[in-house]
Amino acid sequence: MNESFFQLPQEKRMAIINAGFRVFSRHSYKNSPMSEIAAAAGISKSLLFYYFKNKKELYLFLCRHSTELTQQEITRQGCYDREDFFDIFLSGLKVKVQLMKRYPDLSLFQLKAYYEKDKELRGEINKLIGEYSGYETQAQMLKLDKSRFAEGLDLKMMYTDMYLASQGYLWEKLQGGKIDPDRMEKDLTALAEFWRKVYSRK
Amino acid sequence: MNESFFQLPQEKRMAIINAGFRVFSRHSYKNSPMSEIAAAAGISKSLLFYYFKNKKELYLFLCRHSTELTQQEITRQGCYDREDFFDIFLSGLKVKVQLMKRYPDLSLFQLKAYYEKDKELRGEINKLIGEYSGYETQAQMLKLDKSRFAEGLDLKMMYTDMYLASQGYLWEKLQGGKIDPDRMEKDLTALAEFWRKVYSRK
DNA sequence: AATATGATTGACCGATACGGTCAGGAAAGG
DNA sequence: CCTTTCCTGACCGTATCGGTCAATCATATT
Repeated sequence: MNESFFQLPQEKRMAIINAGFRVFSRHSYKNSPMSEIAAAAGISKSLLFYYFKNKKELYLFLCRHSTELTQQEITRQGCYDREDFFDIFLSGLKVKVQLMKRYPDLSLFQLKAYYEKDKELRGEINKLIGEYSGYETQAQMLKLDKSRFAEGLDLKMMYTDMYLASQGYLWEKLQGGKIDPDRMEKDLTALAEFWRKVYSRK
Repeated sequence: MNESFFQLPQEKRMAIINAGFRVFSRHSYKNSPMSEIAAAAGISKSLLFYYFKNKKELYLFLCRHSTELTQQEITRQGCYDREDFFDIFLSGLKVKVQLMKRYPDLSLFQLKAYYEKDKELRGEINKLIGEYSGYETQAQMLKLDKSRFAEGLDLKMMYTDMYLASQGYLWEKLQGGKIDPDRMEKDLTALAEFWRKVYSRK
């Protein structure tokens, strides 16, 4: 990892990073050619190897960087100071949208990284972005104030529903290749408000 | 397409078909090697080329076959004689589950085919399994009896929610590589019953 | 102007993967 | 036996890709 990479003008550095997110989020690790990343960044393949000594280093740098960026944005937005469940969801959404404006393919990159199966990478990815625990366990751990939600509502199922629908939305956009932060904010906000209305105690 | 393929003992023919579904559902068309399909089917690559004159022919056969199978199962289950919306959803689920028991990767194969981007294939896929119209339009076309659902419920959003969550579930299982029809039936039935409870008029 | 230093490239290499072919060996049937 | 069908391993040409390298370009220094 050549230090000069960090001395690059922001524009060029971002171009390389985004090119990496882009290509890796659309194919598996193995099927993401360095040449394509270089082309997407507007530089030569050789120069890419000048900054990163090999493909693995680039990939792992992007893993690390993506979590740093996410963490940064989360604290910047003060996500977890909220107490209303749907507000938390919405602020989480805000984070993704803000991030997506600067790094259109970041969340898709992370999504793919969670599921990357390459033997040589799997272990290191876990260290960098954390193992994905599955929505079932997340739903288990949820501690919510029952009195704020509709009577008799199964909160675990509610969470499952919300999680799966958001995930389904993301996958759909990923496959379609259409990434539009504003559209995404609009769609998912509408969903969240729908849920708030349906699930809240009257 | 060698006619002798259809004279094969069912077991062997199914092995080949399922191998095709399996491999094509896990990679893109381009990245699905014929050798891997052959290996998964327990035959030699040469024999696979004996039955199908090239990769494209095999792929398109699988497209055709998967829709035929689905269509068959749908009429067999008499899906659309039901009138209750959630019953329709559940019978659709039954179709998928039944099919999945014989062809574990069929629905994943179709899901991938909808999004396959290969220039040479795109047109023919549409002809065989139909173009995917997007859930938004599906939600538009929905004609439901408002009086059966909770008062003031946004039916379009309800459908969007249900569609995205089911889709999210499928993607999640696809990526995790864990395909278990019974598990799927259990999970999605639970979701459907949850929705029925929340969305129905009290 | 000469030189040194780092940035950047195109051409190239070795390895590998893959679609497809082919000559010929088993099997099955007569 | 012989013929036809089934089936395989070895092989080929091509394309791709990670990575290298010598050469060039830009810039700053002497």
